[in-house]
Amino acid sequence: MNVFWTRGYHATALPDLLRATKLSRGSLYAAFGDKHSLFLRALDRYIADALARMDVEFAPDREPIDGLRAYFAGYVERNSGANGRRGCLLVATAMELAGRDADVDRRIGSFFKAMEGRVTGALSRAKAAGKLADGVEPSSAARIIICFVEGMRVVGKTAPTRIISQATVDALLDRFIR
Amino acid sequence: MNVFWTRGYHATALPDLLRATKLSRGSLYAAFGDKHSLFLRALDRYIADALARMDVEFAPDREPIDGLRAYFAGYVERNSGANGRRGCLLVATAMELAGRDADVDRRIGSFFKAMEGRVTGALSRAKAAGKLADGVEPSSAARIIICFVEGMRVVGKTAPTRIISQATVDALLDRFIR
DNA sequence: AGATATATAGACCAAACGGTCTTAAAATGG
DNA sequence: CCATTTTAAGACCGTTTGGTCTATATATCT
Repeated sequence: MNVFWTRGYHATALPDLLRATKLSRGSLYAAFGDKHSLFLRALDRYIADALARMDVEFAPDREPIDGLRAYFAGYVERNSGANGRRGCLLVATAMELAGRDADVDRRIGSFFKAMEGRVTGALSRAKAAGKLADGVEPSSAARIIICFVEGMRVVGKTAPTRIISQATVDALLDRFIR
Repeated sequence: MNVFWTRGYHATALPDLLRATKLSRGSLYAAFGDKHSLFLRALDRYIADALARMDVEFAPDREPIDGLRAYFAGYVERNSGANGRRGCLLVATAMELAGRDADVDRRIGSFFKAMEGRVTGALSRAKAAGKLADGVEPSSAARIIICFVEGMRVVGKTAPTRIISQATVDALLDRFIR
């Protein structure tokens, strides 16, 4: 996963994977099939990690606004310095492979859907608690937020400063909460 | 440019470029040097086109809010249907090559800076004209908007419907204008 | 028309690609 | 301690990669 993450799918060669897994060529093929299958498994793990993180952040017994803040804080962290420069496997994969690889399409599409559902849920609970600014509609606000955080991952590839990222997410949240 | 745009840098092979340019191998190398130089020229054109478009949208004699609407409308258009699935050469390049290619780094970085400057300018003029909502600060709002539109290009790779994109940009703009 | 410059097609190159297979070494089980 | 299975190392395969070079054809110019 780490190799695909830092290099991208096409730029990752078999020797890179052998070095990272400390496996021989034969063992790697016996264990994972081909490069494409291995990549899919790496992507699945990346997605599972991300969803698990969000399930903690947006846990139903938590204040939804706090959850949103934690969610944003995670993106600030992942977007700063070396983390930022490394980028996001999911975004990189979407740009590199989506539309040309049906297996990837399904995964990317369902991930964004899952994320949208979770953010919408948190915003709905916040709205029910009267914490949202006037006129904010949970589902469209969720779509805004998702585009925003994924865009951070793009911009963060070249301009990763924590202070600015933090200020930017704060300014966005300010537009949505009361 | 079109070939790199639809396939990405690594996935583009010499024969693809020969077919697209209708040049022979020798002629292509005589004209452009190597693959990397040709890619840089393609990227430069893509960036120049984008900046030229923004110079029209954010022309100083135009209502800044109208400019912003036109700017968003362009992203909705580029993000819908086949255009959306095709994606954005700049975003794809940022994810694929930034951090590993100094020539690319410079171009991506300066593009985002240029875009941020233009959006900030439009927002400042809007603020001066009293058209911005209370508490909206042009420079941080510009950073939000840039992350948002670049994120659209990512999400749009798999979920490109015009109606939703339009509704989402409208909802975002609503948070910023009076 | 004839000399010169330019562009073409494509043979050719070494290196690297993803993937398979054989052989030897290391664990493992009774 | 021997027989069996599992693992490792790496030779090997055909294909494709980015890049060069030569021979031929096509313009161009006086």
